[in-house]
Amino acid sequence: MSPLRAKILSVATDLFQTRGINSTGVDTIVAVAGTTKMTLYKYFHSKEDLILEVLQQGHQDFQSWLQQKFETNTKKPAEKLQKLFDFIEEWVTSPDFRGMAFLKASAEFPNEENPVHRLSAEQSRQFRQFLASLATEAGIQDTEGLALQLSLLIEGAMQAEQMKRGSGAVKYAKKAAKVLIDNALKS
Amino acid sequence: MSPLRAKILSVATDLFQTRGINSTGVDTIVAVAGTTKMTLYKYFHSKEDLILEVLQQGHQDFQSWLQQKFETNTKKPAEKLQKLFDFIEEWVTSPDFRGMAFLKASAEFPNEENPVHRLSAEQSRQFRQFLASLATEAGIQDTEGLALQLSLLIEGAMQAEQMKRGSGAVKYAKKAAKVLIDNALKS
DNA sequence: CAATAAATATACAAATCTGTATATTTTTAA
DNA sequence: TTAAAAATATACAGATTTGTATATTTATTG
Repeated sequence: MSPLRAKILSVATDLFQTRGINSTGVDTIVAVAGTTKMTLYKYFHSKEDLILEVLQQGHQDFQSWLQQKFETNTKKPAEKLQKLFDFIEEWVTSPDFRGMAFLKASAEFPNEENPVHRLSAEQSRQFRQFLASLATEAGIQDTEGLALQLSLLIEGAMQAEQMKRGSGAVKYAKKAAKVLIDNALKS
Repeated sequence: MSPLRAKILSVATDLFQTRGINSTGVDTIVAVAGTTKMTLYKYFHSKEDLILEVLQQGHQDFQSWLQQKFETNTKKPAEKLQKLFDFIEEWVTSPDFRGMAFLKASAEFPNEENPVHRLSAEQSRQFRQFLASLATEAGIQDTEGLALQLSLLIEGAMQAEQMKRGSGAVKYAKKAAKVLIDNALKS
């Protein structure tokens, strides 16, 4: 990928997170990226396209980061679900965390027909599916159910932490997860 | 309150929920409300003021609705925490639910210094405090902890339901809450 | 009816928004 | 060095944004 294109993507990612998507104009993006609108519109057909790519990139980064964490840290299926919350805590409490992108995007584009909203919902679904696969590995019966419950805890904690940095929400989400996982294993 | 002012508030509430706050101009609001900008700016000093009032009104309506539900349905402290999730489900699955206002507002105004963000965070805190008071009534030890955990479930479920109507997230949140409450009562 | 208040119609300022047209400069590659 | 590609500078169109100024019309009240 062209370094200029990558720069635009990274600047847009940052500005969207800190100022909001609708509140960030393309003029601001190119100014911060040190380029011009002509270049931006050469690499992205529209602002909506840029938003969609920012979302996709962000989700992929998150997924890859998680994947790598699991590969280098945890091998036992039973531990994975617990470990996940440690990773999430590390992600959420990192200094430049400013909320989960797809959660915020769906709020800025509430219409379910909107492409940005659709992609956000799809990413949320994918994450839940990933949770379900972990639950399956751990030998859980109602994988879909537990996956949804854990996703509520995680997304809720991300929301809480975005609203107030240092809220410590993930700490409690972790405890709740332990109770729910243990309970699901017993049934 | 002037009926015209009330009309503007109600129209703004609806448009903010369905189209987003930043995507809704005052021109659209007055057009739908059947009035003019002059009137709007007579009752509200600025768009930000209108946003803040919409949030305040919405939160008050939600709180009052909950309060009344508890008064007419539930007297026993031990039952209240469980019942709460029935009420939340009723609220969330009502046909015109379009997400929790303060959650979406904080996403559209990510800056923690922003007045809209501050109010949203305050409302979230108040709701958590209400949960804590219910937990105290029920004889829970770690009231703050359980309140935070339940708030994650509820706000997570609201987020999920806003993202995809009919997701059934509250159903699972309710089950998870039961497990967490039982566990908290045992300790 | 007359005086006061409320609401409207209309127009506009000034800024901002997305997206494009045109021409020039810089970089890359043959 | 020369031709092709990439990036920039600049300007602008057209729409939309919040907020205000001015004048007119409608409602209310004494």
